[in-house]
Amino acid sequence: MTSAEHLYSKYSSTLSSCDLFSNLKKEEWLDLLAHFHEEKWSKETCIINHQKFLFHFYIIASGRIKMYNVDEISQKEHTLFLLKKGDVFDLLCLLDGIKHKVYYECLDNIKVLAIPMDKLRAWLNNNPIYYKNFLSYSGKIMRTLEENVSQLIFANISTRLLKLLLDNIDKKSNQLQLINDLPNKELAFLIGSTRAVVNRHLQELKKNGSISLQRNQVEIKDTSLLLKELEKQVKNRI
Amino acid sequence: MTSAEHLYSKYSSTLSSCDLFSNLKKEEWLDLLAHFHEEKWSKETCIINHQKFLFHFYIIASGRIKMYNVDEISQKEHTLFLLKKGDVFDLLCLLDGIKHKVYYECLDNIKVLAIPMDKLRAWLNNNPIYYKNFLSYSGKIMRTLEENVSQLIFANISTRLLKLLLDNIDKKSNQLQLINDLPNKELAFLIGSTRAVVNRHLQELKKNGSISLQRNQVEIKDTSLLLKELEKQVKNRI
DNA sequence: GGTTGTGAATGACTTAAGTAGCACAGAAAG
DNA sequence: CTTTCTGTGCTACTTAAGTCATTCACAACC
Repeated sequence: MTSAEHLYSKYSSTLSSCDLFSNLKKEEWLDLLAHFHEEKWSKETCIINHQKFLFHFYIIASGRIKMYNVDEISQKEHTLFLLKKGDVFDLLCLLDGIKHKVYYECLDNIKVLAIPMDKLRAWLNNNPIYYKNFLSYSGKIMRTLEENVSQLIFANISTRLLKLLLDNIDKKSNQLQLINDLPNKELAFLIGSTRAVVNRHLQELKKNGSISLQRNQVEIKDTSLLLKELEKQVKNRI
Repeated sequence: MTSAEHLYSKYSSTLSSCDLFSNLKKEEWLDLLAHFHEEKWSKETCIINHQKFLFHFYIIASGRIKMYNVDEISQKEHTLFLLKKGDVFDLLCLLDGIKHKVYYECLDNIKVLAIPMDKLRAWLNNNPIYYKNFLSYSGKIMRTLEENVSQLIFANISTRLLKLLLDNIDKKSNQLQLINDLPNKELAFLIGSTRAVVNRHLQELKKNGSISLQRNQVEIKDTSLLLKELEKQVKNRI
């Protein structure tokens, strides 16, 4: 079994969940996977060297990585994206080869598939039809970013927090996914606020019975109540 | 002279300033321009029909168009981008063919070059190497959007206004470009604020002598003073 | 000419959100 | 076991920014 075949069978679910390479046939994957290797990064690893991402491109196989920004002056943090299985980085470095001034931190123990940038670029040049996938993926990210900008301008913290919770409720379990075990501080960074303010709003939600709180844990008690709160917020905006 | 040749000679400066199609040879342009036609839109034209951009793709030949968002509830506006000569729209519709919920308004009398979406997509499919241009252009926009998000979270209105002014000062004339004839309200929409607040900050800048104000006009008096103000803001952020 | 409308300037008021501080609980570490 | 550390809950305070209302100046228009 070649290394590519090994990776293909081991990470098939990751590869199929990866929008960026959707519709690749097995032979094409094997061709591409020949250049990949796996890496493990342990929880709380921080990658603050922007240069690193000029040389390798990564696909997350398991665990969460936050991509964040730090204000040089105030040292405030803001989480741009919470990356999970099937997500890739750093797309901006791939596209134009220019340093991307963001930081990465592993929220869990991580497995990634790594490929040298030049190999991936060469592969794309040989298979330019796959640029199309990359374009529609970029489009998706742009839509997300635009949506974020709008939220920041139009919505207050309370609304942004409610949306964060509602957007991350798993339809099946009716509980939070992806963000369910984060401390208040991390929730705050996701919506561009601070721990104290987020906690203030969470206490309100707890008081009306829509959530319950434990250390590093927000439990959803009543989704419909959360939706009602969101509507209340919306009305206040008029 | 074919229609393509006519457009090529008439709009050569626009075409060469268009990043999305950089490095096209004359023959390639003529090939592509065969599908283009020109349109004129008069000042203050609003395009609120999101569907329109599913069918045609536009390159601005002259004048400014603002791409903006309106909060459905509060009716507040936010200007996402001020498009000018050489800019294109709507990229997101091109990439994934999904409606893009933004509005457009002509700030001047406009000339655009228009091409049916399907023709452009077909051209790209026949010349997939040009996907690359589109990708690096998308990258540029993503960087801008990310930068905007950071600004919104880390910087206050005063800082954002100062940056808006400083970023739009023409190096040669030392005066504002692109935004020089906008009323306070439009400046406010560019930084996600309101007329009254922007005016308050502009009055401060006027008081310290860095700018002077007239109806629909901000005149730069002293760039170094503006920079000093910006530094003051930065210090306050610590 | 007068009327209307838009944009600017200004002051008073309200409020959400950021800030600072502290006490407490439980987890982690020794 | 004790100590240390992290996350939470809560209070009091500050402030930037949004809101509202009014006056003024000037441009556009009839």
